[in-house]
Amino acid sequence: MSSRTGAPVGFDLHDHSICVADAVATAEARCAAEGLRLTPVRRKVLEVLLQEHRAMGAYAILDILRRAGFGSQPPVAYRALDFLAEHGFVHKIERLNAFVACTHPGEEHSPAFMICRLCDAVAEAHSAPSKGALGAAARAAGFQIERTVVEAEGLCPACLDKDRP
Amino acid sequence: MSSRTGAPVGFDLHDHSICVADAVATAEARCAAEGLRLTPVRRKVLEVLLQEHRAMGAYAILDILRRAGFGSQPPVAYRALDFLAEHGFVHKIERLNAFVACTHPGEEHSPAFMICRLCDAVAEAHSAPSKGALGAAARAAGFQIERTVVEAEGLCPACLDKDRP
DNA sequence: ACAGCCTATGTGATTTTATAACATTTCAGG
DNA sequence: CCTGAAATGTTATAAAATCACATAGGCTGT
Repeated sequence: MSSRTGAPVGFDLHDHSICVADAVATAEARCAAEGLRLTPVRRKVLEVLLQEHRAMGAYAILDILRRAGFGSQPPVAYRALDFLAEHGFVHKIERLNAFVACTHPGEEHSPAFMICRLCDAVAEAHSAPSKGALGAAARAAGFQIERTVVEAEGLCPACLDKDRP
Repeated sequence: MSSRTGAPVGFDLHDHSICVADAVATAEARCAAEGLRLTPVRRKVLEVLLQEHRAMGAYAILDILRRAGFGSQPPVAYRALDFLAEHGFVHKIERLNAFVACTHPGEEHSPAFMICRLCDAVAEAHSAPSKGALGAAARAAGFQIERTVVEAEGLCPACLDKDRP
């Protein structure tokens, strides 16, 4: 019930069971196509992040893995997260030392995030690293951009309302 | 020997002793003007970051503080860094969990960084959060941006040369 | 001057986040 | 089946950040 393609998702309600299933299916398809292995742990981590639909720390994820019968030591979670992040299924939010499921799976993209400082909700948008001020500065300096971290912290619509009633 | 105003600084050589002295003087002036206290620890941390002119972790800074006769426990460094960051004298590089001295002291600005993945050099540029894709997405979503983290990872000019000789 | 208060510092302990190192298992390809 | 690479499990440790509480330093009003 939310995402028209291209619009930011994340600050509005929608039917999780559908988007989870969709996203897992998409991930499975891409892994099959590219010869990647979406193993049980990896799949579980992806499902958890899709289900929760918010940024989660590695240790919160690890708790869930433990209860689900997987290994209970940090590397279990970090390795799954590394795999998923490397292939674009999840993103790390540097500001929070936490992870979110990608809401634009499959597409090549440089993600940008909006993070609510009150409720920790996270919405993903797209950034265009090479355009704009940063791209210009990089070209001027002779710096070759490989990856960008773009995160905006502030208030989501819901918390804005609460803040000034 | 480097910064023409507005141009990115950081990937070229220049006379540190001058920029350190300048920047400390600027910080002192601003603190005096705004009733802030640039105490010995805070001043030392700022000097260290200006001197090194690269991103440093809190514990590396703490080592230096300890040797200089200041307290040796983490909060000493973190508190000084919090103060300096809050007032814009230094910035945190979220990607590295590290800190750099601001190269545009005094000016209101949303910093953007270019981080070399080989030599860890960091250059500061300016970003324009409200313009561009992110600003548009935020307006569309009703998200109010308060602060932005913009960090590009890649290769600095020097390491680009080394990479393909 | 000095009492009172606020800010800053010092210190010990702990929490949170992340990685190293190594043994064991799984699985695709020959 | 065998084999080697990739993935997992586990122990241990490193790195980053915060909590809690005691002490010291500096303003302010009297």
